[in-house]
Amino acid sequence: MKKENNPGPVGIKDIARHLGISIGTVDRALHARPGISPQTRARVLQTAKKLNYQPNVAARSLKLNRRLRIGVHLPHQITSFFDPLREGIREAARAMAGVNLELDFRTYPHIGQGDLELLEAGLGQHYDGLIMTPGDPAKFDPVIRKLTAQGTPVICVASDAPRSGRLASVSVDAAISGGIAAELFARTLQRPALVAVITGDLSTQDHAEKLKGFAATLATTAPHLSLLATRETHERPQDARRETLALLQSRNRPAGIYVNTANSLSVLRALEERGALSHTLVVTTDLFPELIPFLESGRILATLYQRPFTQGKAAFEALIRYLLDGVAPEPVTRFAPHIVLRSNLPIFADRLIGSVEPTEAGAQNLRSDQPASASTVL
Amino acid sequence: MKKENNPGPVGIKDIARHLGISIGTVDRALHARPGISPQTRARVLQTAKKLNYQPNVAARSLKLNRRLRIGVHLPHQITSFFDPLREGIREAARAMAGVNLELDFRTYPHIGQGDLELLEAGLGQHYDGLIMTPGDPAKFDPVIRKLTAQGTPVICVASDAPRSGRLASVSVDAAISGGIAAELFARTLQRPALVAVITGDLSTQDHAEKLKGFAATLATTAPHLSLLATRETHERPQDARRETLALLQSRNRPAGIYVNTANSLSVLRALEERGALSHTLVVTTDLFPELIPFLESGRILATLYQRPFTQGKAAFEALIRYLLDGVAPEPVTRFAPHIVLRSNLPIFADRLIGSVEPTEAGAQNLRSDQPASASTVL
DNA sequence: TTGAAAGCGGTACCAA
DNA sequence: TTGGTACCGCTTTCAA
Repeated sequence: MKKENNPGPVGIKDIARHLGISIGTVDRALHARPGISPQTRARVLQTAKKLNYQPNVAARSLKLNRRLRIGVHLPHQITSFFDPLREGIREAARAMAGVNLELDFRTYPHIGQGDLELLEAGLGQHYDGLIMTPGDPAKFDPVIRKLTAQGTPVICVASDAPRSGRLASVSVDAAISGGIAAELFARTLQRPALVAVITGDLSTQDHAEKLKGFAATLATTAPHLSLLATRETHERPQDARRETLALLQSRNRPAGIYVNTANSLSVLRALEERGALSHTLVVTTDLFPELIPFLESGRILATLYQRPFTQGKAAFEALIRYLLDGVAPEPVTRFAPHIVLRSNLPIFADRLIGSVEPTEAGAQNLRSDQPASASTVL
Repeated sequence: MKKENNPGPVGIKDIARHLGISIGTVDRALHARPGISPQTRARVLQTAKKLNYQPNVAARSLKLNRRLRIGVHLPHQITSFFDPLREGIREAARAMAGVNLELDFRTYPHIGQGDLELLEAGLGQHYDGLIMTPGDPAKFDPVIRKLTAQGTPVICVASDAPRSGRLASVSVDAAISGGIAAELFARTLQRPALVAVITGDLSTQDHAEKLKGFAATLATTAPHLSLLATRETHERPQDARRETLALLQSRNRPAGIYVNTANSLSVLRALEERGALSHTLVVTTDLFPELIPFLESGRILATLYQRPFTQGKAAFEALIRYLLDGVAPEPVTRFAPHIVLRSNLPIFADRLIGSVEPTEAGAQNLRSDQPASASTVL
């Protein structure tokens, strides 16, 4: 039986009256502003505490009411991931009551293609904050550092540039994603077997981390499973197909395949074509409509969903909290990927279909009547 | 390259200027107050929509000096679940800018023990909104209905009372939780075997739903597994122990046990005591420190984490949005439980330790410096 | 170093 | 039926 927050409405003018001074002076004292004698300051702080002064948030926010310009730089490519990410940002913005926001969404074609240019062009924009996905950190570090130096906090989402001075990063824990895939294989393939990883590009940190996590967990907890040489697809469908077929034609056919990027469709089609899907255990990454039938029919054991919506929402909330309250966010937020199986697929699939409705009702704090779906995931 | 946003916040005086009338009239129109001609009213509403008018919550709350009193009725018991749930509520409250809040946390010993009494005693409290966990709907429906009728919206969290007239409910998708447990058994126990469910109280909707989901998935996708009679513990450790031992002593010993409430510790200890843990596959519910070693060592296959923090945050946000903006929330929000395995345990365990810091800095919208942990789950 | 006063965007009351 | 205006508590600017 705990009671929180007492009703005593003590304001700055109560303090002022109490001390026979003006509210201006009280304000200066409470906010450590210059132009006040130390002893006055001390007296004010003391009586503020004694009277249990509680600032009126409504009044403050009304008076300040600054407009925050937030830039959002994300690629057009891989819409199944970045569209919900953008939607998460919009949703979080919509939920901000009483904050004056301007969201500036900018899109470039592809990660590593147009992103740096856009960022550099935007240096003069003077955003109050920026949310973006950095590609190669080596290239992005200097410009992010410059932005930060000129007072624009940057939040990295989906990937990170740890040495760039960015305010924070939000993403999925890549090593753990790989570890989960390995554990699922270990539990399901109960006799000695071979497993393989099909990845995008090992120079991409996220892809390499996933492989590392996979290999590490396999080594420590599944001695009966051996890892074949990893195949790189460079995120190109034809390469994915070629590598998959090569995998099947080799003498050592894997009993399990982990596709650690969103680019799994070509792999699945190649497997199906060779009739290998029924006796190959597959774990994929991310979730998009084409994947649903594979999961429903059990041809895919699981997919590791990277929760783009949640990532976008979290990135935005962290940024706003920093800008509004001055609270520095966790430098690194790593979400746990959702393990999507056949049994819990419906909850994610619903969201997939019913989502991405622009809801461009205009701007920020809109009461937007949501579509009438009955479940939420996050 | 998309630009999203508002040309600046539109206020009542913008509408007034636009129509050449006074702000008083605009106010009357927007709030359906008496003393305004229907046509003026219509014109105002129309241009309000056209200009995308958005009420400024801070200004309103300042003028009205309205303080929203939110009651939160939750059990003391199962702190591993309800403490983070409370924390999620506090976190969401903290993030509200410009809203004058009072959170009234009330605690009763146990679900089904003191909860109804507390609620009935609180009928006179006149909360602006109430967040609570209903036990047996049959008992709670009337009083929730009464609260709703007297103008106090109620949000059910963690479990639901669907026929009570509550504004909304937020919980984990119970049927899917059960389904996941069944699928994990089906994938891991590859030969014919018996499985059992240990539950709390089948009159609690959440518990019953989980059992149903488990049985349904088992029946449709795991014909080789048979379900034994379900055991109820009424969330009492000694009952849990007794039922577990009974399960082991019977002729039909289960190869898999699904504990569908947070009350798994007594079950695990009983299993361990009888040396049954090594050859019994266990899936539990929720996550708390004592469970960690079981997961780390692989003695538990998985636990289904119900994300209490996220539930609390969502419940509070839905309630506030309703109270401030009049937006009715989704009647039912069902979160996907996290499947916590050995490989992804660290990400959840971190959060578990670093959390639950009261941060009772006083009252409502305080800037509280968070502890410096490096990962987040939600 | 301090005080006085003008708003921030609504609401509510009084006058017209 | 309308218009005008004094607040709500705080921040900020300008004067003293």
